[in-house]
Amino acid sequence: MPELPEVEVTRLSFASRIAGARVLSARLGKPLRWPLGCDPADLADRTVLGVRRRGKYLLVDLDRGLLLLHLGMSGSLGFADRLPPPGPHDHFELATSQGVLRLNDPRRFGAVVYADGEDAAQAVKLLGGLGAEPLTGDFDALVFHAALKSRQSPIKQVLLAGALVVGVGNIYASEALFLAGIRPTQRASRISLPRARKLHAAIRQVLAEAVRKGGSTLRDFSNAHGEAGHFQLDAMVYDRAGQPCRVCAAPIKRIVQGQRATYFCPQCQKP
DNA sequence: AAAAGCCCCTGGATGC
DNA sequence: TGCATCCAGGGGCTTT
Repeated sequence: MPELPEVEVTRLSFASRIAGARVLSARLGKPLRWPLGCDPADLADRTVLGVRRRGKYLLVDLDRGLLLLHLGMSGSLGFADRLPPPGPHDHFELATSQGVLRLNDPRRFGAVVYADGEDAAQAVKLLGGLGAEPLTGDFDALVFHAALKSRQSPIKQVLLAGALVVGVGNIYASEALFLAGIRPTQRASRISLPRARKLHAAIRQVLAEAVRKGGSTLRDFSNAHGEAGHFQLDAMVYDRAGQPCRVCAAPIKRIVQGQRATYFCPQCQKP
């Protein structure tokens, strides 16, 4: 579920409230994608310095080491002074002097990994290959276009891979390509500079807009206070197969690329 | 180096 | 009502 906007909305909803907190205890539920990498008891007495985001990862900085959090497909974080007793899908909990942080993740594709210093092997491995941050100056249209040149895959899959630009998941890839007027099946290497510029701007626009709207809540996403997002109400193409395009009224098409659904308007989006 | 497939796992919607 | 099938917002890993 969570793409960059949902992860960023989650971060914004609890980062300032947890900053400066002292860890009282940590608790694990069922196994997540990877082992925590330390004894949860060792986290006690550390201080939370702040929360950053890299792509779809959250980095909880401690006075010693950091926690790397990923929400996977079905994860969401909660943060509150008190939380109800843990349910069957609550798999990580960090009790602090300023509130309890809890990861709920039914499918358990998510992860919480402890790393001792940011260049710890595991963190480097996970964050090392990530592409540019789309909402910062790090994401450059010319560099983006040059990188597209070496990719023969359909542009939709290049966006999803995260090697050129991070944070664009299945919803926002379809949405950004619609905004840019580019067919998702278009070979990345054949996208001209003007169209690459358009796509670059579309990615930034759609992600920033989604953050402003609190993310997309398709089934179960909510921020750390349990509030839903409402970007999905504005989706131009995602999950709208057969419905009329909001611009030209042509029926939206659904295709499958790399085992994932892609939506586009056959009229507005040119190959 | 890049591309294509395969998994990890649970729950909700749909169809018989 | 019950059961089988398909689908879902991600992404690391292995194999071509």
